[in-house]
Amino acid sequence: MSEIALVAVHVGSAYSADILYSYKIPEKIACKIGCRVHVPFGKANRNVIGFVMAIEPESEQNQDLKLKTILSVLDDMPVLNQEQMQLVYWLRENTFCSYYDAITAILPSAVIKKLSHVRKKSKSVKAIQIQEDLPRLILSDEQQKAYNKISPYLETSKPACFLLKGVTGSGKTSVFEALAEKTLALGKSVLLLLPEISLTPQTVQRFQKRFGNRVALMHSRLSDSERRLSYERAKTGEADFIIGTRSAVFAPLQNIGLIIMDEEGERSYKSESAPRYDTIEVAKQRCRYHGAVLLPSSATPTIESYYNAEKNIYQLVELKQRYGNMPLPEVETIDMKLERDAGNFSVFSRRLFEAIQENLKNKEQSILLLNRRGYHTIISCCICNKPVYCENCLIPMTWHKPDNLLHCHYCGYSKPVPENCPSCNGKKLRRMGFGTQRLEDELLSRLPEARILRMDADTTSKKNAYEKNFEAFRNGEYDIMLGTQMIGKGLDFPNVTLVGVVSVDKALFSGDFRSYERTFSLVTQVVGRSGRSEKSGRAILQTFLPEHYVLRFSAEQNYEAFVKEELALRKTLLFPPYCDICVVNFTSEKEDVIAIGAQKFSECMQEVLASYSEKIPLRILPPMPCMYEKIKGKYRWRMILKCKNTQVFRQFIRNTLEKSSKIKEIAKIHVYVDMNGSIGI
DNA sequence: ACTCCAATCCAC
DNA sequence: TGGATTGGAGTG
Repeated sequence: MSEIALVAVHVGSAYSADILYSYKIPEKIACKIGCRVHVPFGKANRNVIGFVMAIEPESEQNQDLKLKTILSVLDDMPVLNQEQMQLVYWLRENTFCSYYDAITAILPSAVIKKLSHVRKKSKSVKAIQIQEDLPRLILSDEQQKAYNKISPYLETSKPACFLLKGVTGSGKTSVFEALAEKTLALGKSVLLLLPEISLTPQTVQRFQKRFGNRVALMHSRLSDSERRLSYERAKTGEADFIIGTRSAVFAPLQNIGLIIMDEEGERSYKSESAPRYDTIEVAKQRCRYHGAVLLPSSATPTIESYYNAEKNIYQLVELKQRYGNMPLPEVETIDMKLERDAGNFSVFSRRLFEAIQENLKNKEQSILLLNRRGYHTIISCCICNKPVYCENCLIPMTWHKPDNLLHCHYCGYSKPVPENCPSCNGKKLRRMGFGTQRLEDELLSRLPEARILRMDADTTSKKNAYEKNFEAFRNGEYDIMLGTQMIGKGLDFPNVTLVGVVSVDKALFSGDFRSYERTFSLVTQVVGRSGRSEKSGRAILQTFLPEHYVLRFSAEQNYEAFVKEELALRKTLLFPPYCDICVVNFTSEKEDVIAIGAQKFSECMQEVLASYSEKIPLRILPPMPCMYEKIKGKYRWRMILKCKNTQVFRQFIRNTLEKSSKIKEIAKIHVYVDMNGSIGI
């Protein structure tokens, strides 16, 4: 009596093809659930790798099928443990991905492809000197209170979630450190998630110094072998403290006691490619499995998290005092319309420019935020007013001064500035708008003595560029640091006493319902960079919309008032947390094919919905082109569903996907679903 | 009656 | 996804 293995293999994007395939297990060959196998696949019987997801006895049902036989089993011991198997099923159900997509998120590619044998011990990790002054960690009263509230839950094996809301500079890291230490002392492991590791080298070093070789890093900038090493160290328990970015949420730790998510609302926590998971949802799943404590933390928690805290789903823990009891900087709002009226057309208001000059005189540092890179942000025609678009993307291109080329920030394509307007052949093109490059130029010409550091995607592409630049700024090698949102994070800069928000107005209208909370968060973060040591700081916020509630409450640093207003808006317009947002995305290289495919999909969805007898709470918006209709040569449409993310709803979506993939107009286009992701762009 | 290539089909 | 199959256009 032979047994049948149900195998997940790497098949294409067709939803109907993503099933478990049955294979006979050869006699006398040991094959466990979670092991990798080679199986013959397709008409040509090509040899592909697969994962055994289940084993069942031979039955009449599967005897009817002419089953093929497994060629070989690659592992003695399962590569996927019980928890990882559950995560595969969970990811597939919740992010509408394939089995194989789920597995690639959970296992590093080096583990999938290569032999399972563990590396040789001799090539061990560089020993890190643990600092001897470990009892030295002294918490402030407030930090101690936060610690006292959370730490008893580490001893239980019940899952719990605390939301740590701490103003910038309140020393959240010290609380993390104390909780991590306690967790490790209890013999449990710790997972610390950060939005971007190279922006926070200080935090990483601090934990490495304290916990030495127990710490392993996991992030996208590791090489395959480094990644594999960290993976194995976590799996064997040699490392029981993992620090990493989004993908580290899958670190194969045993007996997790604590998962910390720093800066919980950051976009990088949401995966934008399959599997399109939200890190906090995976973390919750793992905390349920391990009976662990989840600790999302931020100065400006997401609206959804704060709402959960209000509903007592999360327990709120607050840190209201800054380190050394420094007050948050005063924020002065400048109405740029009045500047224009007064004849000042520069990016700098008179007030901000004076403040920069003053700081320069006093040998104190300044930080300037402008959320747009490039020089001129737009080149448009004086006659037809159309901007010069990227040929692949239907997105206005940005002129960069260093190479005198137009760049597309979405696909990376660049080209020289055309002589005539590509739309109407008009001969006059005008350059408008301000990017970080132009800001730098303007500063250089008006303040030639100032030493200026520009930080944006163009200046930080090299490895370790962030660290080096931040370090140099911290050491006083520059007077002014200007840049895009990346300057909101990073090191502590004790000598910064002025933060100027040159402009964030555009960020408010990205088309995403989260753009308000993101802008609020960005302003809060960057303003909090000012006055971190003995010297008190100040901040200047320039805007054309001073009456807008996001900017008003940003300037007041009044998070509670912002949340109240934002919740009211979300309730009126029906957005999370009052519903879930499920976006069905369509892409295709052909403009006509996508319109028809999206329409057919919508019809198919209605048919599937009609087949359900129970009522599914759902509001379906018709398919529409995305705000940027074409990116990287692909046309993009989407339809938005306002729903409740329940098991029935997810099943309804999967049924729709399976059914629709058999309709030929829909099979021609690429369809994917994103739950509670971004709906901008 | 033949080739060639792109669209389509299908996988245990 | 990738290879096998199919069918329509083009060729002699």
